[in-house]
Amino acid sequence: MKLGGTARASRPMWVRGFCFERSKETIMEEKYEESELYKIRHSTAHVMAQAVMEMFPGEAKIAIGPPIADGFYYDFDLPRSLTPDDLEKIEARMREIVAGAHRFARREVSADEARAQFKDQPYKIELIDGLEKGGVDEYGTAQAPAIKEKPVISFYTHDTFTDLCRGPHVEDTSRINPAAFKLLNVAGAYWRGDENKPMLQRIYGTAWRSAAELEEYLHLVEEARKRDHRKLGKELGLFFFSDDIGPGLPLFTPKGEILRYLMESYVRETQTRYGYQHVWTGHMVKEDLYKRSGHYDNYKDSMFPPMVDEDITFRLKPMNCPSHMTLYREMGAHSYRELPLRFAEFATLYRYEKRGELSGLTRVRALTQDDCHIFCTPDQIESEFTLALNLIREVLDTYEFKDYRVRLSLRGSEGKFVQDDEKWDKATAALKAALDANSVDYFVAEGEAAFYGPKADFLARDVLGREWQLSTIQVDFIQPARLGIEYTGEDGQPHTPVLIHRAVTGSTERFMGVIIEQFAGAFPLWLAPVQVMMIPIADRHAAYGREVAAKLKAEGFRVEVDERSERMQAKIRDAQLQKIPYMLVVGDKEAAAGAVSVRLRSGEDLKSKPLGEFVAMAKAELESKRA
RNA sequence: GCCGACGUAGCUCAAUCGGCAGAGCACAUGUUUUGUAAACAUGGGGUUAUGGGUUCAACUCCCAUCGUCGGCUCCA
Repeated sequence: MKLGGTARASRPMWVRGFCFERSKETIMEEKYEESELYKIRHSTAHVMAQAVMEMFPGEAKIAIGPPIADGFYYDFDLPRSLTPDDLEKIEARMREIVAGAHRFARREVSADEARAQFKDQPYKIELIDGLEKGGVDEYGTAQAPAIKEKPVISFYTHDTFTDLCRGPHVEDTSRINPAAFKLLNVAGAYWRGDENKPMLQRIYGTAWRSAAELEEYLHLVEEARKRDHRKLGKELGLFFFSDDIGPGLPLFTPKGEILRYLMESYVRETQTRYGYQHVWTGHMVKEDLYKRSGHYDNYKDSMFPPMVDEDITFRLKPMNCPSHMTLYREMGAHSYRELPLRFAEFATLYRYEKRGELSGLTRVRALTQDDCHIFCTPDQIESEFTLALNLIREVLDTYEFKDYRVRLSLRGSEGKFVQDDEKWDKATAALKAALDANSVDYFVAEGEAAFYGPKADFLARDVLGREWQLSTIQVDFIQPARLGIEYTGEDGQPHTPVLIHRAVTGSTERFMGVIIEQFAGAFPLWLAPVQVMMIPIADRHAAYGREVAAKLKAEGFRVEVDERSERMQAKIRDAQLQKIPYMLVVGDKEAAAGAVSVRLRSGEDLKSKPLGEFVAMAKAELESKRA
């Protein structure tokens, strides 16, 4: 799965994060690639490339520069690193170029002519070679098999700059509003996304129709950053990272742990209701098991280093599947009558993610997966898939997730996929059939499968627009045979079960990160670490506050009493900043009436209510799991 | 891991050209007893990430390491 920023022109595009509903709808309806905005961004990228080439005459090598969600980028190979100052200069020069109202002229050329034009541009030459051979577009991206014919090679020229480009562009540079674009940052990016190829410098920019749109966008980005789970996690006191513990190893506070506990209990309760059973398989496994399952060869580098004890080598568990299959085997002979057998586990796994890949709670080195392995017969695949799908949808619905999409991840033409065409075809067909039967909207991604089979992944985005895999359902017809697990069929013969891997929230840590951002830290009542804050107005009301708190605790609420010698206003402010759902203010009137004055974190004042009335109201809200 | 930026009190951030390391919040103590988003006063708090180097003098310049951030790559 990609971490974002990699949206290619050929992929469906999303507006980066921010729940930018208006733009999202516009784009979905209008088809981004045909929109004016797309042309503006594409053209702005060309103008930027011209400015960069002028800055390094004869030395700048240009690669590719497509529009992306909310903007564009262009990759360069330059004699030195770009600085923020350079960006300002480039931007200034771009405004001069734009003012020239240069026409974007399209011209179709032969491959030889293209090579002559770009004789000093090795990256362009490589792209031209690719275009000539066919099968890839002018960004070097593989085309869908259906459109394998050779694309026409075309140039777009404006002012002094010519680029290998399919277009489309605006008519002339005057269509680019000089007050509506901005260069954002420089980042490294491998040529053709291959870590063995040279690293280029990528300049990201954003461009809009009007200055007002640009302002709105920049404002939304700023607002979104305030919802960043790393920031909120600290502010709300949910989790911390410490140099003394190590990178990617979060520490959870009492409040953070309550959240984890509630999230896991909820999934546990739900999957029990759906017929899943829970197992426990610990934290360490002999390395040999991973050699047999195939994980060792594929993921050796992202496992923590081995622990060697005389003649046995152990590994911290990076995944559960081999353990669950081993448990299945140790439990004795299995009959087809027992299937499907569903083993779920909340297991903390350890993965040695590369340092640069770590990111808050969304990418950690210790993750708690709500994992499950379903042992079933081939003809149970579809119904098991459907069951898992319903479970996942129920859970995502409870968390009020709407902004996610489903990716059908298939085997690509190359990669580390296990060879067995017949089984791949069968599994892929079963997945597709189940998705269609349940009318799930999904998109297909070639080459994104697991090494052992195809999968359906549920992807959500964080506030910065980065996409993260949460739920997943994967069909595996490779590992059961490798680990030699069987069941006895109706025919009395041994058969190899199909294994379906399934995660609901994915990992507790990542899911927590995503929901912190989704709720902006204002969790629905059922999830809020502190549900009620008692606010006695003066010291003499503290006893009544404690009395009410005790009653609420007895009803199962998570409640605290703010007994500090602060003014009521200060207590309200602090509870508000902690996004506590209910503030119960109690003074003389409430104490006399056995009431509480209810204030919501929205600022709404529900005034005094009898305690019983508040309890009934809060319980109903709790029950509904809704905000 | 790769490219780039950054690292000052628990948090958010100052510190001119290399010249005595500061503010607000938080915390502690005292006063205040409060009616729906911040009472007042006083006080403690720092090997400026770590280790080297240059210099009369380093938060500031140089090198290395660690970490964080933005991308890229990878993700069972």
